[in-house]
Amino acid sequence: MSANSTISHEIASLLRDEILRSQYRRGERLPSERDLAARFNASRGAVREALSQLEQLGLIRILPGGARVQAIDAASIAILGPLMAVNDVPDPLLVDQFLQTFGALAALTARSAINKASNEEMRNLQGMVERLGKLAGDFGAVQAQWRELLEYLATVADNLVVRLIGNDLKAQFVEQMMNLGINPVMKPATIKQLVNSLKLALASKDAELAATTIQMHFDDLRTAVSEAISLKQASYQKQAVSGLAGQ
Amino acid sequence: MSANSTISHEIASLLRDEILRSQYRRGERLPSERDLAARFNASRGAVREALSQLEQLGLIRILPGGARVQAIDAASIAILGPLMAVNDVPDPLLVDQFLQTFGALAALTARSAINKASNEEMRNLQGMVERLGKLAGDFGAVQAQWRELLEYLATVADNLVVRLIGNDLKAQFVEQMMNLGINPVMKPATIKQLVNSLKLALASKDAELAATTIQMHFDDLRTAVSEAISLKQASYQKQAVSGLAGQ
DNA sequence: CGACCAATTTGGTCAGACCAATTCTAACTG
DNA sequence: CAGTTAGAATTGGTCTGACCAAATTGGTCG
Repeated sequence: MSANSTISHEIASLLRDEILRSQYRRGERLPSERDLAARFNASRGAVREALSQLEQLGLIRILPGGARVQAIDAASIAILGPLMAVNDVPDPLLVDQFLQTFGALAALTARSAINKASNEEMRNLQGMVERLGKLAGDFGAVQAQWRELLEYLATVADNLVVRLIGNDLKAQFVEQMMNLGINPVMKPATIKQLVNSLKLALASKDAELAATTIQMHFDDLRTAVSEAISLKQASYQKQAVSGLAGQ
Repeated sequence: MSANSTISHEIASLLRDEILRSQYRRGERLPSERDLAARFNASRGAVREALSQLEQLGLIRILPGGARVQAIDAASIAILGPLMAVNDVPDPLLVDQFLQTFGALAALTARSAINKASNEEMRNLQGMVERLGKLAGDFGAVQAQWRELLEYLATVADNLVVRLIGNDLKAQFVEQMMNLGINPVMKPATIKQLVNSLKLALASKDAELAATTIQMHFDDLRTAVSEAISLKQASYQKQAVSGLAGQ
């Protein structure tokens, strides 16, 4: 996964997962750099670079005397991806929260986009929604077109803050889900409805309606993904996905 | 600011600001580690640690052949704080986007919180809103109580994703604004209205109303902050806050 | 002008060393 | 025996100098 081929990245990745798996208690001291170097059969420099990265992630705090593990909910969002990947099946609760959040931001984006779209951009948007409607059926194509639409909305809305969050979130999530082979099934009827609402919103330049529509679509997606995960989970009967929220 | 006393952090901080100030064009190659080491009068190890951090921030990509500067909108949200601090007066557009985003997430939090609040939590929330209403007038106290309320909402909503984003955002923003001495003025009448709406939402367990109310409050805040920044900007007559959004 | 090869540069890693601050240990003291 | 304190061991921060493999560069040759 995050193996950038370099040793320091690999060490960082390993330590990160260990921390996320709560193998160290919060506040506990990590082994010394020298010990880690010995353990990973690497130089102290490589270990230091790895720790430097973990510190940037907010997972640990390095200070003279030792590196201490931080509370997980004090970390950066960049840990979400790895956090979802530590188990065979991602924590459904976490995924749900993820989609909820993503939906809220997408709704915000749609609202802003429609409010500030030029005539040309408006036409483009309509075209994209139009195309989306015609694709109904081919899941992959719908998915692609849908993502393109969101991307374009983001371009029009031009909100750097949301964009940055979106980067992290997307990088962390979408690919994660792909890798895990979780494919939510959206009913064609649902998509039809989505398309129609969007068309209406665009035609009447109703930003609020667009936002609500997007929001609702993500809510649908949440249930779909939830079911997909349950299904996936059934095949890994054994270990229950333990709660990660606990301190 | 971000001077963690260590040299590597200082180097990272300096390079970060230079990149954010667009002193390197996107895709351009950073000076070699050896050159940087010479420039900062430090060892290559220290420079490497700094670069390692910048890579984690998504500002650069390090690969054999050289470290290349990435597009700013491909970075992590952790750069927002520094990005707002590169100029004497923060980019008003950026701040606005910030508040917009924060508002959307706060609204989401409020919605979830009310939906899943236990009776006791509900009572606590009502108590906090009550207190908020009584404080009207004392700006500092209102501010504190307001933040406490948001914090509690986050606790009740218990959405790790939002929480992580909030960490980054708050750390990047709130303190930034404080440091810059930007104090938005909220009219007591506005606050009264906010309190009343919240009371109503809580009494009727109306999550939607709560969300809308929070959202609107942030919209008010946006205009207030915008004015505060204009004021601030007036004192630094000279340099215009250049657009940062441009590639 | 374009393809190709060698010299140089660049990042990745290692080993060993020194310092200052923290942490640990154990002796010392009331 | 509890509390304090001085000294030893540990730990992070930094530096120097070295070697390798991959990438870049520059010049040469078809």
